Amino acid sequence: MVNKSRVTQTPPVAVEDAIQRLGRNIRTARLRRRLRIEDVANRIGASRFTVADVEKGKPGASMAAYAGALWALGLLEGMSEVADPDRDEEGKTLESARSPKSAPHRRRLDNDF
Amino acid sequence: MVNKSRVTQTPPVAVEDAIQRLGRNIRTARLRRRLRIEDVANRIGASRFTVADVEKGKPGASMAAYAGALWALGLLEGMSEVADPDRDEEGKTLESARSPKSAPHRRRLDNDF
DNA sequence: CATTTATGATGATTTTAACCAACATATAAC
DNA sequence: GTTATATGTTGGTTAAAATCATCATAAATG
Repeated sequence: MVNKSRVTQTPPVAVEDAIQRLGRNIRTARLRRRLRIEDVANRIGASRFTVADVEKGKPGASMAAYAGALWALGLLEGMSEVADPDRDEEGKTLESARSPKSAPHRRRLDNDF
Repeated sequence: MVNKSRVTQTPPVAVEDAIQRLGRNIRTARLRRRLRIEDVANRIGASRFTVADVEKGKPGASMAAYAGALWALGLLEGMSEVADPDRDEEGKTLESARSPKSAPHRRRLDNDF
């Protein structure tokens, strides 16, 4: 790359830990279902190496690889709830307590793109 | 790549939808906190382009980029709960109803690597 | 309206993800 | 113990991710 991708190469520990835990969870779910890494790989159109990387919690693997693995195991639903605006109490509070001044946004204050 | 990465290039619709929803959720959370794309990018050591891709729900962006964005917004916790073995009722059922025969695994039936 | 600010879009460049072959190893089955 | 199976490891290849510069555009501000 032209420059460094710090997130992907050396993520914050919390980020690294969370991804690794997700990978372990995926592995556990796969073993419980008695599927081989290759089975999951075939279902999503990836190689066994990529799925193995996902289970290892490799930060640089694509989001699609992780989500695909979850999908192959019937566990994709949980992902949609992550950062769910309805459950983001912090964000809701900040939005309601909005001061009159506002920095320039592209489309109003909220996202309605 | 040597060959096609179907998951990353053309994921199953359910996967694509889930990722896009996650991206929208991240965007909503960021706007509520009145942060710029560049703010999030700086916090995780990425360019504004990568964070923009995340908010667009680009499947090929790295897991670290997504997790990093969540982390920058204080929303990483939710990710660890995805595919939580304790909540994987399907998996737990399959494991308890295990037949005597078993295909070769690397480390027992469970993952304890 | 002019200015400033945040983001979108495009194209080029560099690094790296995804892939594969081949071999190693650990477990299960025979 | 031998064979078969599933996964780990390594090195090398290629396509794509991540980056950046630049310009375009939309919205808040003065």
